[in-house]
Amino acid sequence: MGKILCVAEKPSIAKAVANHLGSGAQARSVPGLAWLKNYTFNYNFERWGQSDVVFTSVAGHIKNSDFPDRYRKWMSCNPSDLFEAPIITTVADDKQTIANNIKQQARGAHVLFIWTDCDREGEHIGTEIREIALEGNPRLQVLRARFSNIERAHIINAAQHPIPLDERQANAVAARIELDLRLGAAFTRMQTLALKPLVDPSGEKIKVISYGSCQFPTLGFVVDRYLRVRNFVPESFWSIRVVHRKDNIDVKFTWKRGHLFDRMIVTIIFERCLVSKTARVTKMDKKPTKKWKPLPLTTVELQKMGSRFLRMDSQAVMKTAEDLYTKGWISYPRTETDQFDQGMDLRRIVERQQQDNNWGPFAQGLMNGGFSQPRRGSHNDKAHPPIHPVNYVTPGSLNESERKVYEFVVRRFLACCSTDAIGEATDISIDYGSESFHTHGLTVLARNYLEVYPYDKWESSQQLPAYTVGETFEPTEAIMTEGQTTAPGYLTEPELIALMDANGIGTDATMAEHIAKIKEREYVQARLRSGGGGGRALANHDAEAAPRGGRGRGRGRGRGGRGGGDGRGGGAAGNGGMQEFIPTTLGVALIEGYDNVGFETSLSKPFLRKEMEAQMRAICEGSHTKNDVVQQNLEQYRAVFMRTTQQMNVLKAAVRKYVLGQQ
DNA sequence: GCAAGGTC
Repeated sequence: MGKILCVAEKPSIAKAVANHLGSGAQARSVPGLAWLKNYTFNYNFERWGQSDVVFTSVAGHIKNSDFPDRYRKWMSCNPSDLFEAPIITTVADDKQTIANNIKQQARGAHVLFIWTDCDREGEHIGTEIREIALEGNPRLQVLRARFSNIERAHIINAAQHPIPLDERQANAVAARIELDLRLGAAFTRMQTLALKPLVDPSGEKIKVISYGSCQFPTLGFVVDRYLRVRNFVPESFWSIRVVHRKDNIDVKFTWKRGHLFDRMIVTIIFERCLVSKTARVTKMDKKPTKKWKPLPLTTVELQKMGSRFLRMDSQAVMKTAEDLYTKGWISYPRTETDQFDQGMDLRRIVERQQQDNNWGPFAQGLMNGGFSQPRRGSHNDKAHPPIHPVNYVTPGSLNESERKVYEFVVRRFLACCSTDAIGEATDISIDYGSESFHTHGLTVLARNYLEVYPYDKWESSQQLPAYTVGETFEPTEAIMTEGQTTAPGYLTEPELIALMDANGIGTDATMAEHIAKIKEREYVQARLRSGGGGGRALANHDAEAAPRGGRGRGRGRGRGGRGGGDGRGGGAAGNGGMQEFIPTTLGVALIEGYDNVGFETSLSKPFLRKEMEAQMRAICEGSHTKNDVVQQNLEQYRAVFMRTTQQMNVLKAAVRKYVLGQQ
């Protein structure tokens, strides 16, 4: 009987697949690594017949790239030499045991069957596994499995239809690895050597002034918002509000035009309204409305929700989610997928949650006919399902962070399997003078998913009295209000994560690390945003008068005149723990310095990373080779590098201005 | 003393 060596990207996949293919697979720990197991069983492959199978795994990448010793010492060469220095790729020190296991198991096998994730990195990890296995046995036939979930039928199908590794995807990753290493090392050394003596003359305060293709754009977002807050100039605006008391209800109508920035014009319009005495109802609409249940949970969404509602920063959320995953309570926490596979038995997952004291009754309701198939989002990484609970665990047996994250994952999942909230919306419009005003009311009729998902808010508004179209009335009150635009707040963690996500900075698994890195480098500081969601209680910092300032709204948002706003809506349920980021003087100096060097490719801008992403796709599609992309990028960055060294005085001037306070 | 990516 021939022997087949199967290797997955992580232990959990090896275990799951081995148990599907070989009922009663034997697990043996690899000496020296308790979590690394070889599963042995028999399986009848269509292609290779009845076979002895050893199913093992790696844990992500096994090899690492670096420069040879001669270049590793900082003073041994010019930083610019790193653009063409040789690169050596070796098995990482802590991966020796894993590599040896593969090499050894490859010896008796005639086939290497790779089961890494079906994404670009997985394809590259596949080539690493192949290289190591071939060292042990050069005659191996090498194939990979195509699978996107670990449902039994899907896995069996993948086992029966092996395909070749996708060399293009692996090459795209190889290009990224080389560029990140060369550029990261070259720019980090160059700017550290030039600027550290200025910033930290004693050499004790900071380690390095690093550059990275992800950390710099991340810093750029923080600085960009900071500058907009700092340069904000408040503007006055005016508006008109009409109140009508009917059936003992004060109905507040707001102006269709919102507000205008010209007092005189508003005054004239307002007086015309007053002259007309009566208002006339032009529209009275009651129609059903609903609030959609949330989409299945992705990593990015988990991190955003974590900083918003769980009072945990993104690293803490990820760390906790990983712990819950290794303990078997939740599914794999690094996924971009927001649609569940049709074949997945979601009811069985709901069923396990019925025993909980808090959300158990809701789960029971779903089991007794309330179940509804989750919405399907537009993302599918073809490697992992959305994050969902796997097994039930009593919250009491978890620590506080685990409890919060587990509860969120469970509630989110149950909400997905429930139904949209149902309500009735009322819209009333009136003409008063030559102007239109309107008011909006909501009555929630069935909360449905909201019952189990307190992170969404949707509340009935004040009851509105009945009006009929054509009805006229004399307003109880008509006033001109004055307000001022308020500055946006500093960048919060969920906002930063959303920006990184939208611009392709980092991956779901690494965004939290990049944020941590720019904190560690002392480019930014994090602090807790004060104010409990109201938005007024901020006395000390005049520059941040409104934490929820609308981005992209141009002139900022009004903070109405008298009477306050509508007093509800938008307010997060307990956002007391949300972090916001403020750049340090060093962070601002770096971004402004590079901007002032004024090269067309500014290192702080996100489009460079987007471009690299596009070029990686080009390699995958076959329109570019790895070599094309690497050489072209190196050329482009070498120009930035040279320009920067030539104009180092510009960078230094920014440092002197911000860090040392010299003009 | 540098990066970013995978995962334990």
